[in-house]
Amino acid sequence: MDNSSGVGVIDKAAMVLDALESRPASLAQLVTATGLARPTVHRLAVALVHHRLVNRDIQGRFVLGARLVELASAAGEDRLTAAAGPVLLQLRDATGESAQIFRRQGDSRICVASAERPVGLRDTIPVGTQLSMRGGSAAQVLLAWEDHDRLLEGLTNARFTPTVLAGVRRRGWAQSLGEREPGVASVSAPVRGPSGRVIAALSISGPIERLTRQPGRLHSDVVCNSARILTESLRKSGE
Amino acid sequence: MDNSSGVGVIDKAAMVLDALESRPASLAQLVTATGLARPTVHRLAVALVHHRLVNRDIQGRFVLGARLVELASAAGEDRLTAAAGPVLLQLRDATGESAQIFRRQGDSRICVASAERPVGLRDTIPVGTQLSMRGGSAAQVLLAWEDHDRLLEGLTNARFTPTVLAGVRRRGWAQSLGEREPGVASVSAPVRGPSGRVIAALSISGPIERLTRQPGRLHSDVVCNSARILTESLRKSGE
DNA sequence: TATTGCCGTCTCAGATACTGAGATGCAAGT
DNA sequence: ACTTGCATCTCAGTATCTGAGACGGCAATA
Repeated sequence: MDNSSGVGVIDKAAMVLDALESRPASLAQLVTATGLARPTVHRLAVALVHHRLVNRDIQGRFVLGARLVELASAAGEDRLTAAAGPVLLQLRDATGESAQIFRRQGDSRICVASAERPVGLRDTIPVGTQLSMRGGSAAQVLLAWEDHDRLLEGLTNARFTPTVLAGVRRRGWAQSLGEREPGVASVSAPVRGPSGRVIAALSISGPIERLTRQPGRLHSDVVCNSARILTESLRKSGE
Repeated sequence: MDNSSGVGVIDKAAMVLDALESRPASLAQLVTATGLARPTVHRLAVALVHHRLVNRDIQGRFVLGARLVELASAAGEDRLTAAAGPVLLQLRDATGESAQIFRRQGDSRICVASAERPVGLRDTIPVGTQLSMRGGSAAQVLLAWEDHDRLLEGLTNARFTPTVLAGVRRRGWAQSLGEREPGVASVSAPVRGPSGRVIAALSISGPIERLTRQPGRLHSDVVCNSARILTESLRKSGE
């Protein structure tokens, strides 16, 4: 396999990171693992420490750094939003309502991607918007598949009950009427990561006048189907 | 702030990764964001793509790559095992039994750190050992705090029931007698990540003769306390 | 106590890998 | 058809990187 990218320093830095993937290592161990000259490894490793891609533990060993976790989190977000784009557009066009993706962040949920209905009466939630976990069909979905303790903790200030969340799990979707904002109805379904864990909620939202008082009856099939497509897409792109 | 590590190419590559943290970017956007010459950015970005630290999306934009997720996962593992070391030694000495940390991996649990009782009759589980999720106090802990669906799925082949897992959640610990191996007893408690989610199980194990048929009565306090200390240590080191 | 070996860190002469101006090709816009 | 902007490639020049060797510290051994 051709391991040369055309930039030697980056090739060598990648070798150092690869060597640290299995376990923390002393300078001597890195020299052995990479086959590079000792001062070269030292200089590269210290440079990676400077950028927090590598760290030193209390014994002075080199260890993978926190910056990797930060960048990986951003990479995960990129993959979700990239995969969500076409699915949101399709869902918006199929239902005629605005569609969004929410992720949980402590006591809030964040809109990380959206596709707006372009004309007429519509619900607008810009990317980055931070909403409460107290109400809304997305909050129900993000809570329904938490572990037992976190589910109970999340219900502390919520407008819905364990019975409601049991129904969400049974049906595989949630609906809400005026929970976040009077006059707005919504339907949400879970998006799962490769491990099966719920990582986001896929939603549509719009005026009650159009979505009726039974928005789930109208749209749960297409929302669930879209969430399944997105889940599948993430599983495939994860290899 | 001094942004120079002493290795110019690594400094520039770090600038490219930093620029991609907020969103995917075209070459032109990277040139603007980094202030570097276009062919330089092109060459570095392509080299990072070669090592999978960066990827190209379908529009040709550069985006953070899957290798970052892999390395971050390893980094997280490093932090857990680093923090666990002293806690395992303390627990081993306090109880006189071997102590381990397990993480869930699909239908298995993996021993990621351990401290063995040095002499006499003892339970040995080398790091890397892959055990079943069907039985054992660690399996109970790793399952008790899963979301409802994954909990039920996990019980499919398990020797314990939802009632048993409800007891684990109520008490905050699990015990087992001969579930993994005849003659071996164990006690486990949950280790939580900064978000409160259970990420690992802290366990002690040894012969039933010494641990009795009520190992939890003997040791649950010290195991739970050690798990709390480890949880706190991870929260602090995650700043 | 003295010696030895290994480790991490630093220096710096020399080599070469990296840089970036400029060229090329392509697609989009007018 | 022409222009503009972008991505990609080339290559002469040089600034950066390399690694042999030196140095200091520490642990192990005699």
